[in-house]
Amino acid sequence: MAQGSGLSIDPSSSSHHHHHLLHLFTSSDRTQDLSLRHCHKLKLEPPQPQPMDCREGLNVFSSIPTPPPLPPPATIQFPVNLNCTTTNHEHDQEHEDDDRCFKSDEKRPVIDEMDFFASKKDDQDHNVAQTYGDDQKDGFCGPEHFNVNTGLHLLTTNTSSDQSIVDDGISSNSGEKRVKNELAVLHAELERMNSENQRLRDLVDEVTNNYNNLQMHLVTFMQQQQHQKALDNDEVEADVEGGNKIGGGPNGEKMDQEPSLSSSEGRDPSHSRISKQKQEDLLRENDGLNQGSQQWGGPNKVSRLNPSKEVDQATEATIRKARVSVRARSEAPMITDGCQWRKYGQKMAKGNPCPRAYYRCTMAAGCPVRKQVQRCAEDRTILITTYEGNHNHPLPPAAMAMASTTSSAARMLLSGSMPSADGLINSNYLARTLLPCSSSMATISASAPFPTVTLDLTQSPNPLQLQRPQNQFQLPFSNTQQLPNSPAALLPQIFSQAFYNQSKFSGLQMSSQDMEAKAQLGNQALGLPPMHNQSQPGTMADTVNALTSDPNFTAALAAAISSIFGGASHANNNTNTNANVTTSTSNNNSN
DNA sequence: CGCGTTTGACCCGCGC
DNA sequence: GCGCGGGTCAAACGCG
Repeated sequence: MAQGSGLSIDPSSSSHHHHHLLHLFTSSDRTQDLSLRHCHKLKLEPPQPQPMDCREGLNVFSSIPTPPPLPPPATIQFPVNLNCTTTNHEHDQEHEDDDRCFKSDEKRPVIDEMDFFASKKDDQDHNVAQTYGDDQKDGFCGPEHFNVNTGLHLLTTNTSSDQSIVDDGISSNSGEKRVKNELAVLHAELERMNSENQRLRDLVDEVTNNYNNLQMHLVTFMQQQQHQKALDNDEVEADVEGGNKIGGGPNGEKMDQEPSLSSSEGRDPSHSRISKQKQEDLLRENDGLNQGSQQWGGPNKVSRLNPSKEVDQATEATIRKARVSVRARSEAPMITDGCQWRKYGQKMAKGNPCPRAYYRCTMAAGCPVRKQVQRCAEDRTILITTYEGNHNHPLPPAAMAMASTTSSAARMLLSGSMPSADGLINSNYLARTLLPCSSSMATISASAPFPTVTLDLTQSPNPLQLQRPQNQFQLPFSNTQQLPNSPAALLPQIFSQAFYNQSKFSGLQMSSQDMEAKAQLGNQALGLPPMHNQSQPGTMADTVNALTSDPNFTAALAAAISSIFGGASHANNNTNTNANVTTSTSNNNSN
């Protein structure tokens, strides 16, 4: 049970249809992953190099319902999206076409002339899946293959055009003609998509760069502010208390003591180890934000010694307390999120017949990350996974998404709830950028011991979240099909959905397109290292808005984002996915 | 035998 | 002060 490695296959894991658009981020390693996944989807071939891919690939198929003869209805709102969903739904049909095409290819040079998969054929004549994989491997063309997929889909819908071409009557065999025509159409479509993808890629890169730059600026700014604040506090305290603090005498002694982290920390001797570990983690994580002392014997002492650090640590400690809860439908006992976990306890929680399991990350010694897994009392098909803390070690791609997401979500939450100026600033940034339509997220209470962000992937788009526990705002997503194994994969959409549905809480309302774009922003934020990545520059938002004007882009972007998350599965492939993001100042709500 | 899980006990915070 | 509930520990247990 403990091993929740990304490689493990969760029976209940669901597929992710978004992956096909990974090409948007050509430079990332994920691109390959996606490509591989894509291949799997297309050819149902067993994943090869990357475990994650395998898992997802399997999931994809496992969760894919039998493809109806005709293209999927609702899911195909955007061309790109169609890719994903289409790929799955039309899988059978698509395969039939592909098979025909490739068979013809082998037998008939004419098809080769199409040059559609020429590059692949060089490497793999018969293995279509590999062909796709190879294509994807090369940075430039890889993504397009996804489009190819889309093209196929389009083809299915464009029979008329095909026939028109067929009318040219080059080939005696009608079947061949048809195939040839289809290929021609696909080729044209592919080219078009390639150019479009390239353009989008450039835009995304630009946006990403802008975002990163802005984030760095923001962090720097906040740091400066904190330092300034610290200095001010230092002066004030020095004036008030006088002597013994300056030398650090008592303070210095205390420094080596365990941090008196609030509440759960250091309750008993046994906690001391954890506290130390956490301190170490804090040191590492804080990086630029915190340097130097990490602990404090007491608030006053700490303040005297290094107020700024105290603030940082307090924030960090709070962040550690902050939790990110993911609600997803799953038959599996635990969500596969790419990390390795060791179960250290189980308890019956009040009001829920299902036991709550406690897990600790075992990917590195001293990793403070923990999670709780419990089934929802109302609906036992819903698995609630609550994450707490930030990893203090490198993570595999599969785990990266989840880890960064939880970390970022926690920070985001705290930024909205933190009473400090920093929090307000961050909140404002969020409100203006991620949630331009919302009044603000700053209303989140900071007083709660364990502020929680809940990502609800089980809700339908309708306004049901209103009944949620107090002090929460939820963002409905549309998801829902089978549960995601890895919440990480869901996160992108979750966030997007969250942004979309935040209206419940703050009156936020934006179009699905915008929502998708926001999702990307959120992802970027999430993907960043543990910093204050909660802010989103307004210019960024503008850019995104511009981008989101194109439905195709938004859909593609959403898919790409989700795929970047790598991991996981998620049931929804279309923009109708429902998910809820809930921030709560109370402890686990769902139970 | 090592590793992970199970499970009862313990600690702590909180509310009454 | 007491009881309750959440969270954690660690010995016992099971499995490969």
